[in-house]
Amino acid sequence: MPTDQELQDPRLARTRSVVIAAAIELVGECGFGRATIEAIAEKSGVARSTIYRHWGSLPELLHDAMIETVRSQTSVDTGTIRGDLLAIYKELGRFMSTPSFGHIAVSMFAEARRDEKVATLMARFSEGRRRRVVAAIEAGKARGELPDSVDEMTMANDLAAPIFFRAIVLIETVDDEFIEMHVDRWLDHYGYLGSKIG
Amino acid sequence: MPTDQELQDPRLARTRSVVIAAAIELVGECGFGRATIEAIAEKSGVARSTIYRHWGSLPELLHDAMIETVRSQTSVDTGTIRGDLLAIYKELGRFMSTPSFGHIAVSMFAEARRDEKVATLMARFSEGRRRRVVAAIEAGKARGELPDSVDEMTMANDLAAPIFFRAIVLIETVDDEFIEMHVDRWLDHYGYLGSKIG
DNA sequence: GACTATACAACACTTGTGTTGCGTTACGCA
DNA sequence: TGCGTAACGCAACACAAGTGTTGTATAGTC
Repeated sequence: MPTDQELQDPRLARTRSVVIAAAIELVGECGFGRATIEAIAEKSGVARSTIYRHWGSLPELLHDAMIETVRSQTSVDTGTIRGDLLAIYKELGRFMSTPSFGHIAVSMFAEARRDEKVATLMARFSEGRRRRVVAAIEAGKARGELPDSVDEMTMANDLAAPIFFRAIVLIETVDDEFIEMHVDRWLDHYGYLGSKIG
Repeated sequence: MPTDQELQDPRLARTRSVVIAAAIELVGECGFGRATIEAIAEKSGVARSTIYRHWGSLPELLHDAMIETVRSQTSVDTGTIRGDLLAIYKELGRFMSTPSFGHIAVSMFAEARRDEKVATLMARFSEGRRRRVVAAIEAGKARGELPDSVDEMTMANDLAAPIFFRAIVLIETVDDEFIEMHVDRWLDHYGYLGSKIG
């Protein structure tokens, strides 16, 4: 069974992981159009022929690199809506502010406008994040921390927009301090009934 | 004087304009990395040698194309803050939703992360827009349409973020209807004292 | 009618592509 | 521990596409 062997042999996993990491970095540094198999081979230290054995073509490799970049984060449950939102958006802020991930993410938003597959990928990425936020808001409402009248989708967009705006348009780092001020401001706006301590 | 002749000969202006338009379209279609002088020549119908006579190198040409893309819009004065904000953001929405401009604009935000010159260009672009918004808000405050306590910069960011978020992250068109709902919502939030009719 | 911007074709050069063959190394299994 | 197997590194290859330059003929402008 070749499949079992592939999964067992650590060389395959190592090559795969190292090459994808190099691709993510390189796309961040140079953009999608300037990322070449040649450069990825040099940066990763993996031979060009080996990369071809694994992927066959550059688009396939980049596709895997993008999936790795936006693969959905784990869900959180801190017990309070404030804790959940802080955890979710601090993670997003760090993600967008880490060069290797932030750069490729913004490049992917650009690429999504001209490539349907990338667009689908980013839609799933956004949907995955939104689901977590909506779940956190619903849990908050169930605990009586927010009024029942709050619309989850609207609030999720209100919370997400300024973070992406800061990261993409203003090109400024999104640190934890910013996230705390930001989340508290919107909790206030939506009639937060809980405590801000803890 | 060669400069005068350059400005007078319509062939120079025509070539320059046609090539830059082609470059803007091409970057939108393919991204910065895949835009080549070869392709720009073919798309514009201008010979490759002629393009080299005008610009010398691809980065110089792309730089001019980017300047053309983000060149500052004219100021507005409709007499009411609501009218001014609607005019400003409807223009931004149309800009971001027009493929040739929206695509290159998002690509430029990605490019700005790896090119200091592009970053400067986008900073000026954002600064130019923000100045107009701040001026509109100040005029509104002077007319008594908004409380004096309103912070111009904060409100400008609040207004801009969801528009870019919708255009870049959600990849949805930003039409006039969205802008009207959006502007009115934030005018309400900031204690708008004027009428929404007109 | 003189001037000059442009179109076109040819050029050597560079960079990346995708494939191939072969020697070396590391893994898994008995 | 040793052996067969498979992944890897390396070098070479023909090929494609873009670069930047040059010379010449054409066409548009003043």
